[in-house]
Amino acid sequence: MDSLLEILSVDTEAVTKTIKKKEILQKQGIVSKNAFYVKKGLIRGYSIDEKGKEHIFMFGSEGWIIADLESNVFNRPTELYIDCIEDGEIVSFSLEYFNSENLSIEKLRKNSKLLTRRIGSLQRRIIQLMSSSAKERYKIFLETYPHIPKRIPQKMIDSYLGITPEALSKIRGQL
Amino acid sequence: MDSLLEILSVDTEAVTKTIKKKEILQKQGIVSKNAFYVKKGLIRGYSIDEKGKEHIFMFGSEGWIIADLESNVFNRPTELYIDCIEDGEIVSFSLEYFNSENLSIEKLRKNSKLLTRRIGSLQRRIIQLMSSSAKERYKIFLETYPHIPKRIPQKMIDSYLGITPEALSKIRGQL
DNA sequence: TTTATTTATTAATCTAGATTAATAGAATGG
DNA sequence: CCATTCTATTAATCTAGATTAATAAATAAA
Repeated sequence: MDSLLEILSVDTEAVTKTIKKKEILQKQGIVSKNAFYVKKGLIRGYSIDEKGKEHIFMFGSEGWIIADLESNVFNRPTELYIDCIEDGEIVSFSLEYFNSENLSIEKLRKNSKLLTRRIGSLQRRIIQLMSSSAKERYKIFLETYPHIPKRIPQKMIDSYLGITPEALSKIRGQL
Repeated sequence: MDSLLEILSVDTEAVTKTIKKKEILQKQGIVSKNAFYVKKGLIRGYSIDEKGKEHIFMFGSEGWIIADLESNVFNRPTELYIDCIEDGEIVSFSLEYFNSENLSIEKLRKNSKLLTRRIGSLQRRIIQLMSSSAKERYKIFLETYPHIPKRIPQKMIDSYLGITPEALSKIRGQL
C-alpha cells in the first residue's frame, strides 16, 4: 500500500494534516470529491439512514484510503460521512487526481491495481452479507481484521456487521 | 462504457466469442484470471455457498464487465461462477491486461474511471443490504435496473437480493 | 472527585424472512 | 406431442435478529 503514498507525493494539491479523534472529514451532503489516505490512525466511512442508524461500510487504518466515491456515480445526494476514530495523520487529496495529467503511466498502473483489489474485497463483503449469519460474519471480521477490534468500540463492529448492539452482545456471549 | 471496448481493441490477447445461454464462462475453483466484457447478451457473476445456494453479486448486460477479481485478492479458492443468461457475444481477456505495458496512459486513465465507478456502486449495494428491507431492496432494484427484470427468471432476482423465492413472491403480492 | 453521558449486557417480546411442503404453471427435451 | 424438470405461488410453521426496556459498567466532562 505504500506505493500509493508514492503516487500522492507527486500531487501538489495533496495536503498532509493531523487529525483528532471524532474529527469529521466528510459530512453528509457536502459532496467534496475528496479522498483520504491514512498515514497514521484510524478512520471510518459510514452512512446514516432515515431512522438515524449508522452503517459503517469500511474502516481505514494505516495505508488505506476512504473516499466518497458514491457521489461520483449517482447524482442523488449521498448520506456519506467520514470521520476519525483515533488521533493520527492523513493525506487529503482530490479524487480527480487519479485521472490527472500529472500521473505517470507507472503510477496509474499501481493505482489500477489498488482499485481492483478494493473491488475484490467489496464483492466478497456483499456475498458475505447475503450468505452468512451474523455470527459467521463476526468471526470472519475478527479473522480478516484482527488488529481493528482492539481499537474501536463494539458498537462500531455491529454497525459494520449490519446488526444491533444487542445481537452482537448475544453472539459474543455464545463464543 | 464503449471506451472500454476501445481499450480492449489494443489487446492482442482479447478474444471475441459468441456465447450460448447457460454456457459457463468461469467455474468455481478454476482460477482463470479472466475478465468478460459483454458486447451483446446478458451474463451473471455468482457464488455458491456450502448449502448449495446461489448468490448473484452482479448482472452484466451490454457494456459491462464481470471478472473473478476475488481470486486476485484472497488466496483461498473462491466459489466464483460466471455464466450466460442469454445468447450473445463477449470479449474475453486477461485481467493482467489492465496493468500491461501496452496500455496507453489515456486508456489506463479511462480504465481507472470505470473501476472507480464500480467501487461506488458496490459500496452502495453494501449499505443497502445493511439498511434496507427486502421490499425496499426489490423496489430499488427495479428502479436501478429497469431493463433487467424482463430478461431474467424471478429466481435470479431473489438470488441477487439475497432472499428466498418465497419471500420475493410474497413481496410481489404486496405491491 | 462527582455527575452526566455514552457503551455494553441481559431478558422479554415481536417480526421479517427462512424453512418446509404442497400445488400449479412454464419451459425444456426427447 | 407428452413427459420431465424447472419455476412461481400460497400457506403453515419456525427462527435469527430486531425492538423495547431496564441495568450496569465505562468514559467523559465538570
